[in-house]
Amino acid sequence: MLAGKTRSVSSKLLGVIEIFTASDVALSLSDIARKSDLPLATTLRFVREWVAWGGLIRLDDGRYAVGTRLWEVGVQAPSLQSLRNAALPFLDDLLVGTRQNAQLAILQGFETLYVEKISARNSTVLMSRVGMRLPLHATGVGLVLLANSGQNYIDEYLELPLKKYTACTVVDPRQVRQRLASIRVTGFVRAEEELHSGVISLAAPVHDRSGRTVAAISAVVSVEQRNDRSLDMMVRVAGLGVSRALGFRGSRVAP
Amino acid sequence: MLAGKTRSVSSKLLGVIEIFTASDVALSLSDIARKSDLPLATTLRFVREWVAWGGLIRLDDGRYAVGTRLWEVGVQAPSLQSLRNAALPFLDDLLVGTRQNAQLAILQGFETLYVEKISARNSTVLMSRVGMRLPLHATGVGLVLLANSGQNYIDEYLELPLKKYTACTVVDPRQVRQRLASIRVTGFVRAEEELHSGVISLAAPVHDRSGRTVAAISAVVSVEQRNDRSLDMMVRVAGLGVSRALGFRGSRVAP
DNA sequence: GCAAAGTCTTTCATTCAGTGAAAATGCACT
DNA sequence: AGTGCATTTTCACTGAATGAAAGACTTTGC
Repeated sequence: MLAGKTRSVSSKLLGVIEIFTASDVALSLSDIARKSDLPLATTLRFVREWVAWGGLIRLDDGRYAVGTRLWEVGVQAPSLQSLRNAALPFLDDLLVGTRQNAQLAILQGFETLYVEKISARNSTVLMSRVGMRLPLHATGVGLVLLANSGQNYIDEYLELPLKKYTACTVVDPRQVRQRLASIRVTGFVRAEEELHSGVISLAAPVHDRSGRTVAAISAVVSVEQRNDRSLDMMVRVAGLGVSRALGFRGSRVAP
Repeated sequence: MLAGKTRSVSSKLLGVIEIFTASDVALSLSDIARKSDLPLATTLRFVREWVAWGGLIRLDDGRYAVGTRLWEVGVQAPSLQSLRNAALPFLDDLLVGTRQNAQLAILQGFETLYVEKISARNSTVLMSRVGMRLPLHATGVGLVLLANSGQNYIDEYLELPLKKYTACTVVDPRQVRQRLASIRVTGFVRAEEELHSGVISLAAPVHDRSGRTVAAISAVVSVEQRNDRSLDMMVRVAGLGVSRALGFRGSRVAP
């Protein structure tokens, strides 16, 4: 929030709701005011507008949480709908094939945003969640999305301080660059315990009709499945399947 | 829109985005202004705020469509997250068992809102879509939700003019009431070609920890599967499974 | 049970951001 | 090039927004 800078009512209203993507599930009015950097009375007025519209609900304990209305509008996004519709059958294939987790993610700013996630019963528990953002350099899908981005974008991203989540996280810009180059050639990535111990993320790109990489699809499995190389192929095929469903006519399966 | 009535900036901003739940995927500025009942210049300002925030995107042809930001915030809704996480494995079971469509819906106002939908390859094409609202009386999930609502709510709903979608749609309030009573006893509904010819919707309620009906789960299959009564049981079991995952401890499978 | 602290809600004089008719500009079609 | 329609810009005017402070409510600690 830009203290002292003139802000429109609209931007303040939207700033209030935005708090909920980076916060705990439910927040008190005082919390919201603090995080919004708005006076209490002003915050209350905005929160009341959101509640009236359905974007926030008030819980029994007086805190506020996101309501369903935003989702209802948001899910109309054409890009999301077509991507999700194309990907779901293939995510399901991955679920059946791995008995673990399957995910679909897109690029948002300098992060990866999880758009879909389906998990098998008793699967490895993951940090990621639908609607969650995670860093590009430490996730399979993030690396795929980064590898298929423009050079300027990659340069900018690599100027950010890259956080090391585990001993396995690759954060050296030089090494990241080499890795991205390799991913571009192979069209696939295997990230082993780079965000969280015990899990391996296998990811492949999803291309749209024009050949642009619009998402990444992944299977996230336990390290115990490390030697099962058929999983690699499953993910590749899934990525190509979704791409085809989106109208892509190229070929990127065989490295 | 209340012409001539004083409106807050916030409510007007939210009114603009709301247009997109009831409209075509993409709208021109003039369309938005017309549907919002706002002057062009005012509409432009609001649309620009939404674009700046990510709630709307401008397409190549100059029209506007919903962006991903709303979805990203909206999907944080705790009620949606827990419901979806509980339901997905069971929706998948239904998908595998029916080879058709599985859906999860909630009650919103006087309509049912589809929260999740997964479809098998080559399944019967449905009218419903994630984020879509449909009438309670003509859909399996809607009937289940209605049957498990309070008497006042039912009375109010039945005072609305009920639309007849096909020859099979039940719209006589007296008949609807009897049907709802039956659903409450059996905990299940089978809606045959009431919204759309050729499809049968089998639905069961989803209860939360407190026993309240918070959603309905359904399989929507082709009329050719009419005689497969194992599908009924699948849906019931799925409903109970999701309920259990939500902490429900009652029993409603055996009629 | 009571007092203190913290949180939420209301009030209203002041102000500043919002407004929209009309003009200007842009775009598509014939 | 001309026409019609859509979008963008301008700016005098105004009405909605503001937030400090008081009041009301809730929670916590003794």
